[in-house]
Amino acid sequence: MDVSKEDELCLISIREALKVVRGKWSILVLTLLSLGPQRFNQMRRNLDHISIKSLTDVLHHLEQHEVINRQVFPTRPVTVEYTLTDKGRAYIPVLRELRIWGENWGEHPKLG
Amino acid sequence: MDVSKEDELCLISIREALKVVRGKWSILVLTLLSLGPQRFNQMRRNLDHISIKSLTDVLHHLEQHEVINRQVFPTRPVTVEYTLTDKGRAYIPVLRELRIWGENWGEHPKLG
DNA sequence: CCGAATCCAATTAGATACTG
DNA sequence: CAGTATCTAATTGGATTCGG
Repeated sequence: MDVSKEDELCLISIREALKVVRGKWSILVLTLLSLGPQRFNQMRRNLDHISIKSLTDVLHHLEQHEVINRQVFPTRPVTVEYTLTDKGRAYIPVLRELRIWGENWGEHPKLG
Repeated sequence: MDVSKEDELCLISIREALKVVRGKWSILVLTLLSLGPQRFNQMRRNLDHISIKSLTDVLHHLEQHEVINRQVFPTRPVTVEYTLTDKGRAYIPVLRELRIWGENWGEHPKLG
């Protein structure tokens, strides 16, 4: 074995996390919801070029893993609002660190 | 526009970060290297079921984005060691938060 | 030991049309 | 508005073979 028992636990935890939140869309959806509740087409606009299928797929996945919440309001036409669950809000520190890293090390240097 | 100017900047930073570190393999490779230098086949063993192609692909990608460093030692047979760059080490806080989340909210509950 | 190169399978993403 | 269903395109991943 090349890594210690403790290191192995670290890898396991990361793998666990990646089972739930994986791929760029998941992260971006969670980022958007961390800024406030969003409706379906509202997210489509804010995420720019995501397809209907990709968005529905990732929303289903995140909802099944209880990271986001789907609430239907019986207006006409119907309104559906997505929000973060406790589990989802607990992910915000990850997003925060990721944002910091992107700001400091991303391709586009910050304009002075 | 549905999100504020400030929120838009947040999304942009996240997108920037995702251009460099994306997919489960990148994260796992960085996690492994955050624990110490690693050689090619050593990483293959520690990452369990990653294929040669997937590993070389992700290592190239991360090296091109200056997140990891590749150093060749002229032994026989040759030894190649991968380490984190400054940019890569700056990513460790993201990994740390991700690990914490995985520990607390992953599928396998912590054994009491 | 460290890969490059090739081929093929599987997963993911987009476009489009249609529904309540 | 908020999707479902379907089809196709593109990306990614694995298996294998070969070379320095």
